[in-house]
Amino acid sequence: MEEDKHSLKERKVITIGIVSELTGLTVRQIRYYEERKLIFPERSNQGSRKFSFSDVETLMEIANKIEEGVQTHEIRREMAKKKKGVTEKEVRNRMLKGQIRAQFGDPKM
Amino acid sequence: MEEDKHSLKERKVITIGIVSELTGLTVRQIRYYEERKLIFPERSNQGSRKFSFSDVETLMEIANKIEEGVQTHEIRREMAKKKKGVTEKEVRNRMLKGQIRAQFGDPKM
DNA sequence: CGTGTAAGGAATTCTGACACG
DNA sequence: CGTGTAAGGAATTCTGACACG
Repeated sequence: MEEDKHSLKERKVITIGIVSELTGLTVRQIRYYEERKLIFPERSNQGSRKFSFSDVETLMEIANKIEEGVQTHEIRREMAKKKKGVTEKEVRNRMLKGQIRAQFGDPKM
Repeated sequence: MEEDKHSLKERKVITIGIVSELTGLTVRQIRYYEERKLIFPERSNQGSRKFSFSDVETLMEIANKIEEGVQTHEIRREMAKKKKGVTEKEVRNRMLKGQIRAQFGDPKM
């Protein structure tokens, strides 16, 4: 569940131009949101940004927040909270698996 | 199930350079396999090819076949058969859903 | 048949900066 | 603060073709 680095959704394979088409944002805006630490594209050999479908989703949420007048540092905080929530959920999940394993053997999850 | 045009796997968003990295094939090879009708990338506004994750998978299968010495027109035929098989499977699936619906109401699949 | 390569052009992407505000 | 833009350079992508075989 935590090793999603290789799921289709998380793989960084989309160039900024296509992300721009997909989100309706300008490349300038996308680069700026990276500068503000809202998204974290990988870099290609020659330094080109590569985004995932997940990044595209995040960008659309960002676009909504921006339209609502929320500032980037606020969005940054909100996202940090949300991410933390997921992490805690994963921790609980892991603990639960451990208990189940202890009781019934490997649950193969 | 048949409206997969918009699933992550089918969306054409990857440029040829990244497909090259992902598959280990040269851009020349990828373009050639398109010429031989083995893959069907979409085109960006200015004519750049855009591939899906599904295309990447197909290309890896093609790479294997080529290594085995299978010629492109043979691969083309094999793929036509496989595609037809999937279609028939989908037809059966649709018919089955119809029957279930008639018996028990909408199965919400 | 399948793939490499040089050719020439068009479009992309990158960074740092100035502008407005 | 968020975004547009012109600047200059580097890397990408495209097509049609010649080469080898």
